[in-house]
Amino acid sequence: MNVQACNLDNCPEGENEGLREPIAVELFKALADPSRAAILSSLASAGRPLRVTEVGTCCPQDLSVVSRHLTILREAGVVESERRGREVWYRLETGGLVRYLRNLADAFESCCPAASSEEGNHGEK
Amino acid sequence: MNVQACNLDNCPEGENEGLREPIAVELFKALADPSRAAILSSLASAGRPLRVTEVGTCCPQDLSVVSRHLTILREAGVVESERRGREVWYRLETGGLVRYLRNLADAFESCCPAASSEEGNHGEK
DNA sequence: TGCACGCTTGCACATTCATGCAAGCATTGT
DNA sequence: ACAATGCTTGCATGAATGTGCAAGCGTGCA
Repeated sequence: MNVQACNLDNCPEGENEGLREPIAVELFKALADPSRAAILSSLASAGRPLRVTEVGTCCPQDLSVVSRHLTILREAGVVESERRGREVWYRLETGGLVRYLRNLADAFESCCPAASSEEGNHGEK
Repeated sequence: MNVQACNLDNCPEGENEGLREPIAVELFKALADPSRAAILSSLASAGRPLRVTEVGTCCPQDLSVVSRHLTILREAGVVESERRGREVWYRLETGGLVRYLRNLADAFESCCPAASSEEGNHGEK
């Protein structure tokens, strides 16, 4: 397992030839879905843990679908869950994500400084 | 089109309720494949533009598959291509990517400061 | 003990997507 | 003009994935 499938907490370093930081394919898979993006936005806008039912108001899908998406996000290390009584509370856990995104940005920047300085008009709105 | 499908260069801001920076689903889709991750690593380790045939040595797939992956990466704004004679050279274009990753990291960090400081042991190897 | 509530899981289905092979297109060289 | 090289595109196929419905499981309450 190198680039093929790694997440925030099991991504080995040094297996990629050119990038200091391996590309966390499984993490990006978790982020690469509009429903899950909406769920993350919902959790972010709430600013507090939400029950599954509350998260479900963010998207038109069935609650079972939302539950599955939350499981995927939890396994990717982006949210955490805690059971309280018969409710399950989900909250963002972005510490590892933030660190990883910054490390990856640094890695891309330092691996090809010429390319990133040659053209500077990308990503602008 | 808000969170549903956006890339580095067409991702509107302000449509997400809680995150300053929208989640670029299409960009993450492009990064969420092991073959494309290997291609990016290959380009990064080369430190220079590569022809499609050269990129193809990074992965066992057919060259047509590699060509398609490069197209996806180009449409995601991560690489750029230039035709010279009968060869097509691909090179990393990470300026927008680096900016976006840092903006997203900042957005996640500032949207839920309590969550990201509460637990600090994620993402460590 | 029985019931309601909240969430998860099993199953089926439709769509998306990665892949390989073959054919096509663009360019260069003879 | 013709052939060779380099890359892309059309087509078919198998795998992965998102989704909904129904059933199941855990918990609290009467």
